[in-house]
Amino acid sequence: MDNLFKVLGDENRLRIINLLRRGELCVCEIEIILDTTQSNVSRHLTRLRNEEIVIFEKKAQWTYYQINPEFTKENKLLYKFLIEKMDQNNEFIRDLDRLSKYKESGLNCDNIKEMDTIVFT
Amino acid sequence: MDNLFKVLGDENRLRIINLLRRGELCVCEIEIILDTTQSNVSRHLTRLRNEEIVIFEKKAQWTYYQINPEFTKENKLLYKFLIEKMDQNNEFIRDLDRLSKYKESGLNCDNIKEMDTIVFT
DNA sequence: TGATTATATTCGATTATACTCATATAATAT
DNA sequence: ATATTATATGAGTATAATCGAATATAATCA
Repeated sequence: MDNLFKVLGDENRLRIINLLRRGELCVCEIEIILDTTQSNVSRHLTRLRNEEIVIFEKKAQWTYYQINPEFTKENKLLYKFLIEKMDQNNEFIRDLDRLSKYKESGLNCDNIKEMDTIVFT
Repeated sequence: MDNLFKVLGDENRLRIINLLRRGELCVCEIEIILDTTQSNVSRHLTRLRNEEIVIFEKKAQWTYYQINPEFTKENKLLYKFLIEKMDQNNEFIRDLDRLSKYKESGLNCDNIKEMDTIVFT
């Protein structure tokens, strides 16, 4: 159990979990929305994967991650707690807002790297 | 929120929380029941205190710790999750058993250091 | 008062974690 | 086939966490 909390005890990983609440995302999307490096995102996803908090699926050259349904099932109370607290926290709310802006922009993994940063303002 | 999980992400601290579910305990009692050093227990209690997961009360030369009622109130779902998982985990069950044995022994903070270890077998 | 005891804290060593940069791998596209 | 792209991983570094031993502090007791 301490391992589970260790994995949750990191801001970047919580931000990733928060984004994945809205559905699956690929690495490059998370990278842009959280404004961090590819290797950083990938590393955190690996830890979340090892703890079976997320699962992934490869589609073409992209890897899409989502919250592991088994995880939310096995840890209902914890997951509800996470949701509740994230919904009260401005940083997480802001990230979801950035996610919405990205979704509304019509961009996707194919052209996301050419995106104007103005999309988030 | 990541700070909260960081504090929970340690086996010794979870074991302490588990014991305190049964009511307040002083440092010397936790030390004996968890079979670790005084400085180790004290350090972990300080971290739990800083995160307001536990509160303490000084009585004579002893410091009694208990779970902060505010914590369980503000984090109901998380606390329920903790209880649920601890009740399913043999290590935590064993610690509670050691706690029971100590309570039944009639020992207390005054004479605990002279206790025969046989009390736990 | 002086000795003892409980607890917190400091110190130093060890280990773990997170991050960046660079590279390896695997899939796609030309 | 070659170039390009997405992702994962290795190496190196900086920061943080853990632990035991020793010390500081404060209360009790003789």
